[in-house]
Amino acid sequence: MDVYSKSSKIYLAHQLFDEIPQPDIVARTTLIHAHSASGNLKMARDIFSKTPLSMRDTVFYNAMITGYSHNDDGYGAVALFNDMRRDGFRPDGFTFTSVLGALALIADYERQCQQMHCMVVKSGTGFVTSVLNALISVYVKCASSPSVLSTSLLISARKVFDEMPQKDELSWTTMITGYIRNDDLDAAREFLDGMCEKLGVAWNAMISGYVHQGLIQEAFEMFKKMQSLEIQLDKFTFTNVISACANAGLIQLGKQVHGYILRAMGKPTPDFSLSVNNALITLYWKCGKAGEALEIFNKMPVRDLVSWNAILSGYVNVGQIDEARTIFGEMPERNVLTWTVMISALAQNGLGEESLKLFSQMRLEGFEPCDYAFAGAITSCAVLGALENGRQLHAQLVRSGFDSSLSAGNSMITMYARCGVLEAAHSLFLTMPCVDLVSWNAMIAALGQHGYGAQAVELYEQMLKEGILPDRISFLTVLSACNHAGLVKEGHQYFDSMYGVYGITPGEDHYARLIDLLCRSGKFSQAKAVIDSLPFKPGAPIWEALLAGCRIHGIIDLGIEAAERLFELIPQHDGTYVLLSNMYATVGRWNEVAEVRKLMRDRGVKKEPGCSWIDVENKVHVFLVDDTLHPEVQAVYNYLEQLGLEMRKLGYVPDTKFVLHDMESDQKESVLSTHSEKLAVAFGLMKLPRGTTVRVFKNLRICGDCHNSFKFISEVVGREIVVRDGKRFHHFKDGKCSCGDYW
DNA sequence: GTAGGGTTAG
Repeated sequence: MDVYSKSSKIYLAHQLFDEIPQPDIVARTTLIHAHSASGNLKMARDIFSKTPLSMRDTVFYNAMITGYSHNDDGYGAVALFNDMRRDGFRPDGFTFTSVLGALALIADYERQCQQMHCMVVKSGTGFVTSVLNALISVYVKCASSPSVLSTSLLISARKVFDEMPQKDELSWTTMITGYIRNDDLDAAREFLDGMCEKLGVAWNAMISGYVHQGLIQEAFEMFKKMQSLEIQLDKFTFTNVISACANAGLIQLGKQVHGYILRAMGKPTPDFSLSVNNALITLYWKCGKAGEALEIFNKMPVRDLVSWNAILSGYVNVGQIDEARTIFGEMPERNVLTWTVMISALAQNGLGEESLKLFSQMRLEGFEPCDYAFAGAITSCAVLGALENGRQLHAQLVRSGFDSSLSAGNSMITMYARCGVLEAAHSLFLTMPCVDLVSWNAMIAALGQHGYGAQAVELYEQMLKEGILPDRISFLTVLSACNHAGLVKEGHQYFDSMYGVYGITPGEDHYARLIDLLCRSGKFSQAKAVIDSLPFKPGAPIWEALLAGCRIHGIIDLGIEAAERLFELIPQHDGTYVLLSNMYATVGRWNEVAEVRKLMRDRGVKKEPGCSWIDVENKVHVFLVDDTLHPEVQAVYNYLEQLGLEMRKLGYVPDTKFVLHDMESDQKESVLSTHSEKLAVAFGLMKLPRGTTVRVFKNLRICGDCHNSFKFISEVVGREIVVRDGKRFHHFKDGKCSCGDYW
């Protein structure tokens, strides 16, 4: 009895019970009800098992079965149901209602639905409305589970419904929600229109169905019809309608609804206000009105978990991670959803480690992660390139029964791809029980990032053939793929089809990819024409694409122009300086290279770790610190010396020239260590026996000379090498690279 | 039997 406070009614009742020398079956049944209603299944079970068989009756069993069912123990309820029949007790209508409710909690209850249906019929309770409602409900729930063929079960539910001698409101509503959950809104609507009584619950369910399908107009028509038919509008009606506005970004309409509520609802109950305010927070936040959202939140007399979660995800959606962290810390309570939002937010912002830490903390605090939480954690592994961690999560996911989850599956496609195992990503894509646009986009991107541009384009075409409509992200990925495969004409056609065929207005990032495509293939006048005719003022992505193209082809004047625009827009961005200096290096203007580096130093711009290199006419030039006392410098020298020797011996590179260049001392360590690391890997690979496939998971920013080295090694040693380079991968084989040598 | 808070792809 420790779990109850000493003054609680159950405690007192139980004490009284203990004092009765021989409590009868009615007392026992009552106490089982009381314990299980307060969530203490153990106490209920204790009384149950101490009751001799001779005393028991059907009502007594029913109490215990209901107890299991109400405490989400479906298996317990079904097992006891079987025990009951074995012990010779006859289930009645209440028994069936309870056990059918319990069935819906069990994962694979498809066959059991039908068995139970037969038993109901045989037991003679097949005319009892509550039993039949439970039967319909369990069929409907079963039909909504993803692994089940829903139509046949819905037909079964419909049959039960049609043959019911007496239908009540519940029967109708259950059927309607059944159709809604299976995305058959027309059938649901037909049912609703066939109901004589205008029941608010059913109408609300119907509106919610429309909202979830994005059918805003239909939702609002229902709403207006409810008003004209004078059906009671309640918190469900309004939260649904507000969420419709939020999803469609209709702030004006949302405000009208808000005003209507204030005028028409008189003095609302606290419960009504809470629900509506929660919906309003999201409405304002999704429509970019952070101030209004926060004002509502701050003025709320009572907040619940939903309010806090709405504020949390509001901050996350506008990218204010620090504020989100603060809210997360301040929250009076959290649930799985809270954790999921935070884990995913961190992953999305590249904070993979923090995200994974939170994922394990979540479990330590006793929360069982849902598939969305897994998806967030798996994304963190993709960010970190942590293959082993990702594989473990994959295994745990399967163990938790989420292996058919779309979001988790989609995140795993990306995780495997970004960890270098393209084959695993692909086989996952092929074996997933169902895929959606996100899965296709993920797989197309994976191929593109691994340098398989032609295959990515092929997969995109296949997606179109299967009747799936591309979105703006599909175009970003397919355009990138065209870039890497050098498919200029195709890329341009895809770009044109974006608005021409699919009515999607290209964004700046799409234009940037188009310019990238044109510049890479040397079509500078076309690229310039596109920039001049842009429907908006060109921003950093556009100029960066242009500068990158100028770097490859050594188009100095245009490159300088692009760099100047970039300096105005993002003065402290190191990438501009690197591109600019490499552009000069391409044409051998070393003095200008030095000037750019000086400029960078004068402006206090920090360069990200990497190395400077350039490949001109098959000659490898490497910048090195003029400091031969530095041990790293000596190591890099030695590596290059040997590598150059080997390469020349095989006639791979006719000449290797090292250009010494001064470098900032704070850049020395990182630049040199990454460089020597890559060369060390290259040498390690050379020593390996023929016939091995090597994957380098450590993120090595691939530069021109190590790219050459890897190509050389793949040819000489004769095997495949996969190397990670940021988000992308290079596959080296037979002296060629999957990236199409766009270096 | 209905609602308000979430995820995955660039």
